[in-house]
Amino acid sequence: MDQPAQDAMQRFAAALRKRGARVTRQQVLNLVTLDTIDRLPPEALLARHCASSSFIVAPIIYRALERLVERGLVFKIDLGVGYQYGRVREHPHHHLLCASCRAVIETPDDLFDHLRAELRDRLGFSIRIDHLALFGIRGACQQSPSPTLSTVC
Amino acid sequence: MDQPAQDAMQRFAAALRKRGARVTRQQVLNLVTLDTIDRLPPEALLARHCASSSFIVAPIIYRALERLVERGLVFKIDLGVGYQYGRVREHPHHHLLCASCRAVIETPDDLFDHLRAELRDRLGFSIRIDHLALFGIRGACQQSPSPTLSTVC
DNA sequence: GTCGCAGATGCAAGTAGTCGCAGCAATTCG
DNA sequence: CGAATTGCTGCGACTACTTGCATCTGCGAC
Repeated sequence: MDQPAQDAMQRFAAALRKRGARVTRQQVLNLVTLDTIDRLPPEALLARHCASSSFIVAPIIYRALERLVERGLVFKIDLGVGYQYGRVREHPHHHLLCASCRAVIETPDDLFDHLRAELRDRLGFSIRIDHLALFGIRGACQQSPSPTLSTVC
Repeated sequence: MDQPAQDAMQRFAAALRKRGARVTRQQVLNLVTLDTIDRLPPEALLARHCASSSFIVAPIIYRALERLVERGLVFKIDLGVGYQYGRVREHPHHHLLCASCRAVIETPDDLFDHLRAELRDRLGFSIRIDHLALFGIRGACQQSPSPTLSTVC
């Protein structure tokens, strides 16, 4: 294994310990995989792990990911076509999901500053910073309106 | 069946036709059930339908609900512990999900006016108006911070 | 170093949800 | 009003995911 990968594993091990989690092969492997790729459905993670290591089975992946989500190291977003997992990063970015073309657009965190402040002031509610997923229609798809955008009865 | 229920069924039938959907027992039944209750996981819908009618089976419920979501008559939200479905109403309300106590707080739509405008102006993206689900921590749970809110590594 | 305690793993079995396809029935059109 | 169309239903088979439990292993205490 090369040096950057070693460094990453060191960082992940430290992050896991900091949260009271054990540093195990699977947990680190999940983090390493999610570090190189932005978002991944659990079955893709499973396929990748199976290809590289024989000791990984499905229940471990699912449980390890849930644990990482609980510890705030990984986020889980609903893209409308099943979940995807991703690693929580220093500068959080959020996801806009186009209901028409299924594109995933990443947005900076500061877009939500106003909403965050208003929710805190009006309702005392703090949005968690690691990820948000919002459904809608992006500009390029506006021309051909989807039935999901029509008014209610 | 009493008069208000009959009226509701008429309205739902009209709404389905308006969107080019067939008016079938299952579709109307789903809408009627979701009209009386605010949000429901699919298995609860299935249980209710099975209790009242013998002709409902699981795949129908799931497919009918997905169709209703596509047509914008029903919304589907991820509450972190599985999906729930609800009927889209005239005045949309959104959901704040407390990651600490799992409470679901409903908020008026106007809270999102600023975000909606900013996303449209900066990215040309229109948030769909029928529902939003945001994770976070509500005021009452702030005292005992959850590990999910800790900073990233 | 080694002992004990959780927390994590690995396997087996079970359940929930999805997919494919044939048949039915709500609309539409003549 | 009857025939054609096509969207929806109903069933079986299948896959994805979860749960339970015994075992193992990382980690702190001694």
